[in-house]
Amino acid sequence: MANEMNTAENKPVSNFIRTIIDKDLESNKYDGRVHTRFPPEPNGYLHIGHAKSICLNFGVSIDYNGLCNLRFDDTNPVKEDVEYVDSIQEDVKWLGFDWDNRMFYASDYFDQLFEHAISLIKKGKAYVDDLTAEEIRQYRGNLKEPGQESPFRNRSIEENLQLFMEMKEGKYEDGSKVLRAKIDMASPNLNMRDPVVYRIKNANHHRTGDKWCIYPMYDFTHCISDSIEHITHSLCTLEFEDHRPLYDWFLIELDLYRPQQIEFARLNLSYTVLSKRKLLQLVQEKHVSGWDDPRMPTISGIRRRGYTSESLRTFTDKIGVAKADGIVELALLESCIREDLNKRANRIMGVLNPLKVTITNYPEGETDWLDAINNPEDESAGTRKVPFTKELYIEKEDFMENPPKKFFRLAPGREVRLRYGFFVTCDDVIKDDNGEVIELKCSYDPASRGGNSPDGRKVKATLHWVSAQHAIKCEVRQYENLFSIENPNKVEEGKTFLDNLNPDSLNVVDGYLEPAVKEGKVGDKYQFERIGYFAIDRDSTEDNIVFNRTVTLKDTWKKIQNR
RNA sequence: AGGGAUGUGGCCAAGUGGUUAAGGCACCGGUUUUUGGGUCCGGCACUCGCAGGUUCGAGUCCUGCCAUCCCUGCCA
Repeated sequence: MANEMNTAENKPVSNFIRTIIDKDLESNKYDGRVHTRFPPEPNGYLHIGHAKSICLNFGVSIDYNGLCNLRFDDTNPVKEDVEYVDSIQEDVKWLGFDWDNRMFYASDYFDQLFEHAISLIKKGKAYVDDLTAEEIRQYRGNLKEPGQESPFRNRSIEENLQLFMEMKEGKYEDGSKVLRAKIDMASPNLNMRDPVVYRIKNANHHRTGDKWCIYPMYDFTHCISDSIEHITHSLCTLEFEDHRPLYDWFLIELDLYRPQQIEFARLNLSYTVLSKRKLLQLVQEKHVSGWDDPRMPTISGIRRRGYTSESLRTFTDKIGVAKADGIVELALLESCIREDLNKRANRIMGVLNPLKVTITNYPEGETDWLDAINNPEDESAGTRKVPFTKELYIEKEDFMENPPKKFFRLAPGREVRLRYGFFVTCDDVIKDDNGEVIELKCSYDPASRGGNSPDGRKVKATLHWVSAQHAIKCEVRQYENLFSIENPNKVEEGKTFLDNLNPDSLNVVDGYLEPAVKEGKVGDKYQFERIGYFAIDRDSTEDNIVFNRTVTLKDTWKKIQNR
């Protein structure tokens, strides 16, 4: 659990929500309680935007010694599924949070909600409307003009009661009637123009089955659910600001305990789509392999990609919480995962694009097992043995026949270090008929075993390498941004967000890894030296280890070259 | 007769009228290094959307303007 985070040097960043809570605590508004909730609708998998909300709600409750509930907002049975409620629980737990025994469903409150609707009718504050959906839309008016009252608005309380009971009993077809709150058809806030409270849906609910054929709307359900659970601070995103008057209206009219709704800006990430509707479309139309495709911004996708929950929590801490909407750069997320993995991922050498190197003066058939440090950032990670033989692979891009000025790696006649191995000098370049370099003949300095020359001479580069004979061939999946433009939500006329999909978002190559990877298990994270961080994927089999690339290392030499 | 919000460096973001406007990411120098990674050190907003005003003093208060986002589901 993440509660030891509240130390002096790792104190939560102040934000407007904490300021509000501090004031409420000072005025004893809620008897010193802080009680939040994370209320997803189980209509899709959670994504990194939800992680912000989860960390906020659970984080605030931990910091103030309060409570945070998990509540499924399951009022629309046609969109919801148990698959989603299961995945949501798994993801929240993985992120490191615990709701104890406080997992609720809005559907737990369907009976109470129904009774509250009856109360509203009895107070003359709600009525059954026979208008069609289309008519209701027309009567609502628009942004500039007030709405008109429905001809059914002034039915008697008795008639409304009778009709609403009949709605519940299933006497009417979907869409033929709704229950509406009687507020103000001329309100400048469209949400207050007699919002629908209950609609008829003859649909099977994933928890209540066929018990109900009428289902309450979000606005009616959410405030009452918060009230029932004695929530103090109901944190939600900015688009609900206009709903707050309605949130308050229901609770005031029903004379119920009233939490306060506080809105914050939702997360936007560059190159990333964070809309459940669009993510669902990506899954349904098979643009990705599923909700947990490592390219997806879902928590399960990010997890499979190799991100740690710690890095996600760090990220949500760093982006802060405010009311101004903006787009956070992906580079910030990447820096969080690099920072974490740099400390915990064991290093390993792997060649993704091999170039054969023959050490001409090395004895045939001999293997020298060299010591390699598992993690220079963590001495306790220990060492391992790496086999060195006459035939090796190095990265193709680590050799250039005609090196530019700032290129320090292997070139004809040049000496470099093979990490944890020997100094080698390139003596000869072998090419195929097309003039492409296919092999290097090098000589090694036996005295430089381990990577240092006793005469003290220096080399300007250290390369990663692997013994051709011992290399384990693995499937390496490299991911680029799923979307090619910085803000894939901004769509040009006549196009959809799918037009921004990056066709090169997945690139699968054979990697040649040190034998040590054979000991790896699914989920294990490694740094391939000088390349990036990779995690073993669950698609791995007995004889094929599959790696997902989590993130690349910072690659500054490319920038140097571009100058 | 529209309403609700928001504007602080390239990106987030502290700042709640009073010393030279935190911090992170990015970027740029340099240091160290058996990863062109990492580390460490240094640099990076005479100015807070713009224009006025109040005040001894304004990013913080007032007025006006501009820009952006959200709202016309029987979705949440």
